Amino acid sequence: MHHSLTIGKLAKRADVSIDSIRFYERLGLLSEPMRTSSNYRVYPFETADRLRFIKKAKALGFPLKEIQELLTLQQSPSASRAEVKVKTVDKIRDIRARIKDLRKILKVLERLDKSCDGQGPIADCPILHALANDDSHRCHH
Amino acid sequence: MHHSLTIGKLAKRADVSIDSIRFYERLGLLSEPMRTSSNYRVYPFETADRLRFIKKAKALGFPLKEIQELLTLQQSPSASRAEVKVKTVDKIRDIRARIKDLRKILKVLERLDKSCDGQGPIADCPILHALANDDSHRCHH
DNA sequence: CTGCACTCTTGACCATGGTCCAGAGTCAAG
DNA sequence: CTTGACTCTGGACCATGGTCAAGAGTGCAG
Repeated sequence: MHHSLTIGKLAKRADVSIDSIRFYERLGLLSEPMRTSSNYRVYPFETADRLRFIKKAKALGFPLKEIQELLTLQQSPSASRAEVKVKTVDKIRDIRARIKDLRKILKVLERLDKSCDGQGPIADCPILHALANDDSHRCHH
Repeated sequence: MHHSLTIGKLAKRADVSIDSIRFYERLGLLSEPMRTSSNYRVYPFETADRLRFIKKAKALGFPLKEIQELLTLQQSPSASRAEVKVKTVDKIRDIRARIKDLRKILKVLERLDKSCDGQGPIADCPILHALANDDSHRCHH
């Protein structure tokens, strides 16, 4: 066929694994494709775009569940851009919060690192000592 | 007993679940405790400190496998502080890299967000359009 | 002695995002 | 026609960090 792809060709085109494609189908991120008479899945070329959409959204930190919602919105003529924007803004908040948490952790680790010159035996190692007894490194989250 | 704890008391003291304690035991983060004649686990009070150590290290982003290594180091008289410092420095690098990745993602999302005023129908939504067609938001990692 | 709370073991199950395998069927080149 | 590559289904398995349930035994208060 000139206008369709087997699952293997699709996987190559979109640079994902065959297993992932079937996995996304099970989760509902891809609708069930047409089948040949021998029950092979047959995909239109557009499905490769859909897979690339999924890859990009994944790279932006959207979990598959949210990506499915985005794809559903995308195909819903009654949906508004506002709904997409809300998801984007939520994700921005989420990423900012994660960065904030990691920076707190980083500060503590840097302080622990500075507290130890790396010399001497494990006994009274200031880092382990801090983890065992000291509350000053608490991360409030 | 005045010098020992059942698993339930230990869980309360360290503020973790009973199941987690048994889980950590299976993973080797806690050594197998003594047993009463009726096969109940009996813990010395120090085990609560060990559990708090685990909690703190977890909050600092160490996975359980690395926490186990830290605990093993802690109990190994021949270990050096340098080994602990290496793990700390590695973790600092790891956290910095994660922050860097998230900041890249954040930039892309903020740009997408600015590109859309949230008005109008879903068709030609600039955010979805970018995810579908545009490569400019790629995160190189 | 009864009843409730606690503990025991084994093993299943949760989310997340897949990978891998067996056994069977299909397709195409030589 | 055979061979190798491809696909099908269903289910098991990976890591991570646990949680929950069943069925049996234990400990203590009233």
